[in-house]
Amino acid sequence: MKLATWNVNSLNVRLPRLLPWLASEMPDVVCLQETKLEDAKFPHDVLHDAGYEAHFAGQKTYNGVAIVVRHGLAATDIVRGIPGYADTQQRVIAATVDGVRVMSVYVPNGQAVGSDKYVYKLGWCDAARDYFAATLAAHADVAVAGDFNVAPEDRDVHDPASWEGQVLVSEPERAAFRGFLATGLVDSFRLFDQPPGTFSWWDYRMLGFPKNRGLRIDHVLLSKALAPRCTTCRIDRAMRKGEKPSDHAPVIAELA
DNA sequence: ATGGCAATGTTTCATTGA
Repeated sequence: MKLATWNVNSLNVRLPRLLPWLASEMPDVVCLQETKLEDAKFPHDVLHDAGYEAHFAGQKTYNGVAIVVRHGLAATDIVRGIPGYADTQQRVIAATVDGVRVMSVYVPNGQAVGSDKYVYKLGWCDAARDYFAATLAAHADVAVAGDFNVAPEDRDVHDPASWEGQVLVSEPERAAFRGFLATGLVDSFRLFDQPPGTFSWWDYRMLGFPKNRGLRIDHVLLSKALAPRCTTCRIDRAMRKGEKPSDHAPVIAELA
């Protein structure tokens, strides 16, 4: 199974990038974040014609997640949101695909350390951690893929000194990310040797991408039963180039 | 070489993202 995650920063705008990428990369499952579409406007017909079935949880303007599955594979037991956690923001959808419990997650950005949004982020991560733990208790094979809005370590940051203490790298956020791992998840990217300076997000401003001033904040986490099946994990940096790129690049993991 | 903010709606600016 080839499993990818991509924060598209508006599915509407990114469809002309997504469709040829699906055709060339041919992933089996794609977790999308920041679709920014209410469900009535989700382009499921277009994706269907492209050979994929989409399951989604969206809202107007902000957030929105989806799990897109190649025809021939069934997605079952769709669950939207975090059960038992009241949240007006659409940030999680889960489905079982080919025996793997797949979760597409969009962790809150947090805006600035100490802000209301930062407090919301940390509280959301607590609820998500409990949800991941419950999912791991019920399923051996789990993949949690998405935009975590946390760079786990300094090597995931282009310039750790300039980012120290800032949102996306602050210690409470990194502790929350370690809390995800502590439930029994593994960062698939770090199962393999990776080139230094590999990131998944670059600011649109200030020549962020040309200067490779990026962060690795998009991740594919695998349960310990599933991790040994992972043969590769890479970030598709080429998708940050060209016409109207998202500010995020896809992360692609392959499972034998 | 890459590209010098982008997307949305509240729309000609404010808000949010990271």
